[in-house]
Amino acid sequence: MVRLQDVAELAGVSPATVSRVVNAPATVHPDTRARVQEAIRALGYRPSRVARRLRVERGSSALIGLVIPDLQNPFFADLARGVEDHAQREGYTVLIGNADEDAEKEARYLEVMRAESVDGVILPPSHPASPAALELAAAGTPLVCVDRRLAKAKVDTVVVDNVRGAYEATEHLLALGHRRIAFIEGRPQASTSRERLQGWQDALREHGIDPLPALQRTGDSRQPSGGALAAELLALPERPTALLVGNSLMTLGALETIHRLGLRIPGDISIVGYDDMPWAMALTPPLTVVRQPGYDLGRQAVELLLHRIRDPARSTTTVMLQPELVVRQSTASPAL
Amino acid sequence: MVRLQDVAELAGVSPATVSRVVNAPATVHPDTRARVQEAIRALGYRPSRVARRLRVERGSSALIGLVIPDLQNPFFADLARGVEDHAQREGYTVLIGNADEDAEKEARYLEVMRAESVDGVILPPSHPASPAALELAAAGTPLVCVDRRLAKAKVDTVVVDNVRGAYEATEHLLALGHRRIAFIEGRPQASTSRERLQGWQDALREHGIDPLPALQRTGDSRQPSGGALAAELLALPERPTALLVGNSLMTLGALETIHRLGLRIPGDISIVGYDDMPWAMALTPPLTVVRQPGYDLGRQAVELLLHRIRDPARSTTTVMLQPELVVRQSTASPAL
DNA sequence: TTGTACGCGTTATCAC
DNA sequence: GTGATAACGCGTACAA
Repeated sequence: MVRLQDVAELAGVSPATVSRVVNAPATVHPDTRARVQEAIRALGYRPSRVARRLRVERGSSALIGLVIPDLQNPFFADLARGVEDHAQREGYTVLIGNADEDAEKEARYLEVMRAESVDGVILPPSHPASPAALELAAAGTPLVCVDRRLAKAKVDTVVVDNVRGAYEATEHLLALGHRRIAFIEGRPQASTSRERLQGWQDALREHGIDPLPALQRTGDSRQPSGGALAAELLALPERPTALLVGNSLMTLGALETIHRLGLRIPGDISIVGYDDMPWAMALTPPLTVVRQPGYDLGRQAVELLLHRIRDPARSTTTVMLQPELVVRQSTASPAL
Repeated sequence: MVRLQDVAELAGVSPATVSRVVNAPATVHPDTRARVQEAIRALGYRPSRVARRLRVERGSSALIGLVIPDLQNPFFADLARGVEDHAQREGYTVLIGNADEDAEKEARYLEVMRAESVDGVILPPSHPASPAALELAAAGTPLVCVDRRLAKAKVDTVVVDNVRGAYEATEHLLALGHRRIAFIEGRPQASTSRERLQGWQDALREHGIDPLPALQRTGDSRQPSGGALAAELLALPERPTALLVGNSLMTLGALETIHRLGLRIPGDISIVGYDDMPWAMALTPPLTVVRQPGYDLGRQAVELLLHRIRDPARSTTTVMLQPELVVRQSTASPAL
């Protein structure tokens, strides 16, 4: 390993000067600088970010932590990509963890983030009261919650207007003439799930329809649960004529069930999915969805985090992005 | 921040003893140990992994680097998940970078990995001769290539038998009676693309069919290119009766084109995709695909890497996993 | 403008 | 079994 010291010796200067050439080139004489830079190239010197971080006060490790609930969920993959792209553009590297929707794993990763002295952390908390997240924030590590909220904590937050997303989807179905509209909810611990549930209920009530508990099912945000819950709903004596599914993986499960039962979309049943995934257009019929700006969510989270890192005293902000109902062909008026 | 020193003072012992309690508890007297542990809890002490890494010889940073070509490609998301899961289980954290199929970004991330003193790196190289990867390996950093190969380098490698995957898919189509089978290739820089091309050619030739250049198109592994190339192929005077697409995103693009042209699957055209994604079964008709064990690929890569870290002198190994043709309903005999 | 000297938090070595 | 001490690679007062 080539050290600062080695460069200094080759260039015939002190280690301090080499450090300056690396960190504040303007403060060193052009001739010296050139000599040092030459030595750096000759030796292939790479500064150790580890040693640097140990010495320098917080806020310059050029590392940010990202704890993702599920990397295989395409929505979070988009979000991670947004974080990654923007962070990289700003000179930061991302230390990523996969929490697997598990509060314990989440806690473990947040520990690692602290132990690695990251400059800040971006996190969709597994739970609105995630103790690990609260503790991290209390310890003074800059934290941005993204997609999901942390209740009772003053933290920067980037979310999507979930109530509105579900509301508009439901209203779209109501406008088509549906009355029995079922809702499949994701993991209830995630703040997003409850908000979407709220949107569904609000829309129904405003149209004088009671959101029947029988038409509301709660899953775990994964594919199999979407399939199983859709099967339950479609076996109801009074079958719903439309389905709103609160996440993309569960939507896939529901679609499988619908196909398995030989039902036609939208003839027998209309369906609105959550998250506009690349495959939504390739389906037959193309899927009507609530599109969420996953990539932008990640991008904005990085922005908020960097602001916070640069100005810790800054007042906390919440950014709310808008979802968009994309009407395709999986929704139509119900058969009479 | 609570330091080792603080704990030592509270417990009335030397820093060295605290370090022992943390790293080799057996070597310290039970009473002392208890007192120290109590102090650790009382103060909420967390060892700094940064300081530890500075002091300790390579191989114990508990960090491994993973540079992914595209996090939004579900295949790589699976792979990343496999890496992440297994690494975590072994006590390692993953530092992840998104190279965006760009050799320069790849190089930048590999630099960061070195600067962070990771114990090793897992990488699907952007190119079989990626200079950054070769340099990293030459510098002695444990490296495992996954999914894609690095030519002319003695590195541990985990790949899928791509020749065979494409061969079997093509053979399946031949067995159904197809003769004009087109192939849409992914980024030609990736070793996987060339291997799949090879498999397609081999199968055709063995059945006495010339792999016409007109039926072979080269894309960039992204969705739009799949759509555009499918459009070219389907506009041919002698239209192919079957399509083999070398990656999942391009498959989606091709499906869109097929739908847009109003062609029926498999009546007008059969299609085999690469990668068995969650949505493959939700399509109408469900998609015949070559399934790749993305998760296992990641898992095995970690295993190889850890072996290498623990025994640097070990001879290099290559693990080849087998793909699996999953026949669903997007392939059938061609119309006469 | 440049060099000297110290410290960041930890672990390894050597005494005791 | 435990403590003092040096060292890991770098940044930064402070002095020159």
